[in-house]
Amino acid sequence: MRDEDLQEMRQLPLFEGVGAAYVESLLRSAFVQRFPAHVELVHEGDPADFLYVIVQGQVEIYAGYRDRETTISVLGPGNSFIIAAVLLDRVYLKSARGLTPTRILMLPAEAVREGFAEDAHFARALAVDMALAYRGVVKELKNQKLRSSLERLANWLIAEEEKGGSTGKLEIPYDKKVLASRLGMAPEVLSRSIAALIPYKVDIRGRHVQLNDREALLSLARPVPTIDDPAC
Amino acid sequence: MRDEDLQEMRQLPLFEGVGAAYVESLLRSAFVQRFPAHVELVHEGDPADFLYVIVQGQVEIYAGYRDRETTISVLGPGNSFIIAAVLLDRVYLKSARGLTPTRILMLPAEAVREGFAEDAHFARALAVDMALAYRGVVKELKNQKLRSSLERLANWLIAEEEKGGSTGKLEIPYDKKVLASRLGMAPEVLSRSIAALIPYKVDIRGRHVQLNDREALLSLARPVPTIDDPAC
DNA sequence: CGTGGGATTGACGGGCATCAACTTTCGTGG
DNA sequence: CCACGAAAGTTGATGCCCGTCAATCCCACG
Repeated sequence: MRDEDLQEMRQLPLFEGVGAAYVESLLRSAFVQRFPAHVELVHEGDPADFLYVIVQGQVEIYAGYRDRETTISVLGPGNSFIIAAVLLDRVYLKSARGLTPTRILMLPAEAVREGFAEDAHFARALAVDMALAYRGVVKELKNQKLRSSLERLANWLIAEEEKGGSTGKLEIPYDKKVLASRLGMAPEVLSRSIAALIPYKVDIRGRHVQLNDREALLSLARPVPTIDDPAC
Repeated sequence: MRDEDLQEMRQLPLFEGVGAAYVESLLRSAFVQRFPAHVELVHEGDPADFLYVIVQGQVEIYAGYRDRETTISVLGPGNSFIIAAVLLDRVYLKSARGLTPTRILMLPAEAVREGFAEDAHFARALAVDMALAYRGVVKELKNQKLRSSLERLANWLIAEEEKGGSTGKLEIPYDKKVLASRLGMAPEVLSRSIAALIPYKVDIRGRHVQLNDREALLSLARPVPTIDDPAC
């Protein structure tokens, strides 16, 4: 790894609170790789050879079954994926592909498992990361089982708008097709759901969205902390 | 805690590979509690004061939203729950109630967090447990998003039959109502789905089930390791 | 033996997927 | 920079999966 990369990598949230010397020794066995968009980075069922950390770009985590496919989540810089498979030395449960060109830090699974045993701070960082990911999936499962498509969309809009600073405006950060899959519906249903939000003063043009009546949308969405609060 | 209990607790899978002395010091701050059936053990949204480990009985993990409720999972002896909330010192995302009378080991959250920092073996045990739970939820999310009700039922039957030793027979271990919720459908739909499996030679009487044509059921269910294999 | 909750069955409606046609957007190369 | 083709997105028609409400049945329990 180049020295310049090395400086950048140690800023990653995964290494927060971990001794600089130890981070460096970890990174010695790692490398940074660039991938073009739409390339499959990992495939479900494959043995977990690496822990991946996104440096640049967007990565779609998805899974397939028969001829179906669904998006589990979309991750960005700083996020890591497939910690659990690496830690347990099992196969990946999900696949991943870049939605944009990406730059990815790849840590050999062996080194990560050793790191967990050798450095308590790194172990903690890994565990915290995994715990957060775990809670994320639990929330998503609740979201799926307890809400209708329209409710999921409404809540997603509110959450996304808050992530962007509660300005009343937001940008859909990827194709509607991907958003539909993430929300667990067919693309056609997303289109219709969007149309169904017009009475709530939701104005969608392409990827640009304006929420003109937050109260109305909130009364439809009814967000709760235990599903929607990312800090919860 | 009574000395007799103490002997029993250290056998728990959560303490596997952890030094006996350390387990004992952990258990000193813990206690074992009996609860009658149907009592709510933890409620979503409450701060995570304890890590719970089931010693005896069945516990339903569930979550509510508006007037709806869904079962996330049903756990038995040896399983622990809500590790992630304890580790992160956040609120519980799910509620739990006993389906039967239960005996539960309660470890103060503070002690667990300290334990994670102090004892590498315990940290590993916690992380492994959490990783397994994480992968469980991921599988369940895939199950929900990629399969129809009937497919979920068929796969559940096969998995349950294999858990019981592939004898072609199995017992539904709790109310059909709970099973329906776990599988993500209304109780009425479960009834109908069961009826729909008659052509596949599935014979259900009360809680007793016989699978008389495994091949036929398999061709309907189409299980895959990355969703259905518990050892995966 | 009566009572109440679980389970089943029927009727009905709505949510959502699918297929198809059409429009729009976007990336690519001329 | 524009033109073109392909992919994404929208809209309509249709049907099924599944949830809801209600009535009935069944069993476990007191």
